[in-house]
Amino acid sequence: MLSSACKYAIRSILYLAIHNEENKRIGVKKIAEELETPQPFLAKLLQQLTRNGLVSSSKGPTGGFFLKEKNLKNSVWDIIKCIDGTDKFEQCFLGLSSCGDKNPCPVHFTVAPFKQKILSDFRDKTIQEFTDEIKVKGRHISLKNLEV
Amino acid sequence: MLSSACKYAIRSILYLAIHNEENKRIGVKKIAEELETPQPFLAKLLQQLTRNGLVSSSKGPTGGFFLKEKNLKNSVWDIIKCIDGTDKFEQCFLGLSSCGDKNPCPVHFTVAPFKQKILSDFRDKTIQEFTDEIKVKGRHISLKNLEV
DNA sequence: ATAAATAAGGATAAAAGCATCTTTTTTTAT
DNA sequence: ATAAAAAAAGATGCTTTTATCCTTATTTAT
Repeated sequence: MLSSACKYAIRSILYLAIHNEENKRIGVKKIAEELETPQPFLAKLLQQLTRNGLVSSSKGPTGGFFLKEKNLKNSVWDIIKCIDGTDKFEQCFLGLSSCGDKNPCPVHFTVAPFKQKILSDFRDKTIQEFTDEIKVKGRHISLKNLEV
Repeated sequence: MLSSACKYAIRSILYLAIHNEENKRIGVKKIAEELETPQPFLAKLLQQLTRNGLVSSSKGPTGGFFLKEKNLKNSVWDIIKCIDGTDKFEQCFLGLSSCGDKNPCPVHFTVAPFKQKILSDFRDKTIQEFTDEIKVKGRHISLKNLEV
């Protein structure tokens, strides 16, 4: 569904959001260790996310990645758009460009409601809202820390 | 979600099912043209499907692919198992091996019901049943023939 | 028998995704 | 000023997926 890249990206941003504190920066190394993801690959992803305004960064010692207020207002959908693009979600499950409600493929009505639901969940909920829920309900984003 | 290979495979089998007639064989060339898929690639897929008992074939002039009664009793899920494997459906949306109802990732409960529904639809409905529905309700599997 | 049509099988190639390594730039602390 | 730490950027390599090509085996029709 999502590429590895995109999964890493989402988890990274949620990680940054959960551990967000005034003037605190977190380096790639730390993030990669905590999430158990390949470090240099994650570094590239964070670069890309930074370029696109989804995370913030500062260089030099004590530097690292963090989220500004503005970054927290983005959605998971924004991350997906940035890394994978949204084609996979918009395309027909069987790859037919002409598939739609009026002209459905055999699995269209099985898959359509699903897509709708996922889309709205991911589009309408901000990273901040996700994070609040994570803190209340105790979700996990790493294999290392099973509780947040 | 599905690989191109798997999409081609599903569409091919539905195509064969829709056009299934006593003693009628359809060649790769015809199938590839009708479904607008790359021919040699599709040939490989049909080989694989044949080896695994999902479609039947015969060589020589007037030879080609077709579905036996037994083939029609398979499900879309069987095709997916054969071509892609089921990992993608069973894995966590964020790639976390420990994710589950008891230990959910942040998007687990958004995605879980969806997976459940798709799984059951694809597992419980035979190709024959799919085909009957297609014939009644008029679904399409190609860009060329928008009605069946 | 022979030729033609077709699937099967094997080798190869191109593209995308995943990942790493090395160098450069910036910034902080001393 | 200098050294160290960190992100940014660029180059490269591996693996998987997608796709093609060529040869072989089989079967049918003549």
